Amino acid sequence: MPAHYARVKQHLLTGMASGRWAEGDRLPSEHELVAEFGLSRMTVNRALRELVAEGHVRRVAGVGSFVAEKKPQSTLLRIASIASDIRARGHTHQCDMHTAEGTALTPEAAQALGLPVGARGFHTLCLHRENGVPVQLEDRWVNPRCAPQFLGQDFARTTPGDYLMQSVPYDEIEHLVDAVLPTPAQAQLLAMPEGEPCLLLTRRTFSAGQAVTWVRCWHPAIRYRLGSRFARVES
Amino acid sequence: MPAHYARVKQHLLTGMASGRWAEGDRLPSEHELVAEFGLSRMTVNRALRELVAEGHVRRVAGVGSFVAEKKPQSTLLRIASIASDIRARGHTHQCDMHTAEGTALTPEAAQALGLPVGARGFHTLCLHRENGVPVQLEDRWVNPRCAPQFLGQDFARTTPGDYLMQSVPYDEIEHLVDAVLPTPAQAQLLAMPEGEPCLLLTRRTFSAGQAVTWVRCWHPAIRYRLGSRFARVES
DNA sequence: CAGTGGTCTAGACCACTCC
DNA sequence: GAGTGGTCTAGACCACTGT
Repeated sequence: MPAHYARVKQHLLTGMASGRWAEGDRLPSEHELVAEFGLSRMTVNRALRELVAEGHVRRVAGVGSFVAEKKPQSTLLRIASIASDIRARGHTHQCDMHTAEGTALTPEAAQALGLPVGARGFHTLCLHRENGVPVQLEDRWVNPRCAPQFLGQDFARTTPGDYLMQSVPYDEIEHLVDAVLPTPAQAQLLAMPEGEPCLLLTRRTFSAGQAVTWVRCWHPAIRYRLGSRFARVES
Repeated sequence: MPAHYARVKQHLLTGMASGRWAEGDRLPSEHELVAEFGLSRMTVNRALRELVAEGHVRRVAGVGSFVAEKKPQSTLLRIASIASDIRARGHTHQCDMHTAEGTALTPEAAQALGLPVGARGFHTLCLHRENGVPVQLEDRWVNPRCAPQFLGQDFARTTPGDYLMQSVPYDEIEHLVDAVLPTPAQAQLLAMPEGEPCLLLTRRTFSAGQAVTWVRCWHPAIRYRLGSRFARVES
């Protein structure tokens, strides 16, 4: 038998998930919930307060309680699927593939993947767009031992990152963040004004101690920022 | 005047930060806190419940409340003490204070700290050097209600960030990462070549739901990058 | 003004653990 | 049995918003 405050939370969460209350909609007031559930106001208040702490509800004293708007922020903690992040914002995602080939690794890529110099690997270069606007230029190298079927995918339907995330679960992840000036070719692909910097996110993922993929993502700084917010200690 | 439950939280957080209660130690029982603060049990219970939700406290019914064991954190998101980071690399850290004053908040700072426009606050501007080379220009605003003694510190011995970390334990932390071009004045302080971008890290920390400090740190991208590596947590 | 949320009180009953 | 936390009640006062 769940606690009463938990039943109220569940009732509201279910309603928000089902679309009965959409983003920004007004939720029942504490008074109404007290009447509906036959509980004391303290109990109903606790349910609402926890939903606020969990980010599902926004309350304004004197006005009411509302379904929280989803925040348009990418998190650094999660390995982000840019495609689903963009869709989660209600925008359209589009990916132009410029390169998808098996080739000799560059020395830099060999070093990053922990493979011998001169070894072969997979290389993709693609441009991600949000509502048609370029937001990320992705240059990826893949360890063929970890994902031999990589090049056989239909990248019109699955992005390289999404395929790897599904097919090669990773143990460990490494991020580097730099601010750089794009090369003229990169700036042109990203449709950036001259002289504007890029946020360069470099990521390696590892599975069973082996590097799976090394990917560098250039983002126009004027259209992109990284962010995170969280409690000090996660359980 | 902070709410009573927030005062109890602050009291316990400060005690945990100061080492009065170490990891795994037993905290006062609800009954003892009720007697100490002269509050009702519900109010004390709320303080403890929120500390549990934030991961600071672990409770066992029938036994007691204990200081939670800390989980390791990814470095990018850890609140870094630049002074200790630099010393950990075996280098010398030096901090030039350029400004340390009480003044009216800029509208931007007021917004970031959640204070009314026109309110006053503390402002510091300082340049951090690693082995004499500028690596971070720190522009900080502080909520005076959270750290009234801030300006009384000897910033020749403690950096503003280190003082706040010790005196005002934070609940929550928010990071933003941007790539920007520095203003000419910033570029000169940071001794940067013309046209080079900066990595701009913006951080807010919160205590009991109130913003404590809003700090923007400009790093010369050629001499600084952010990084993190960690094992995947359970999804 | 009536309605809202933010907070607080002084009790209460229960399940649990330790002795 | 004494102490702990988990939950709940039926009131209360306040500051705030809208009309």
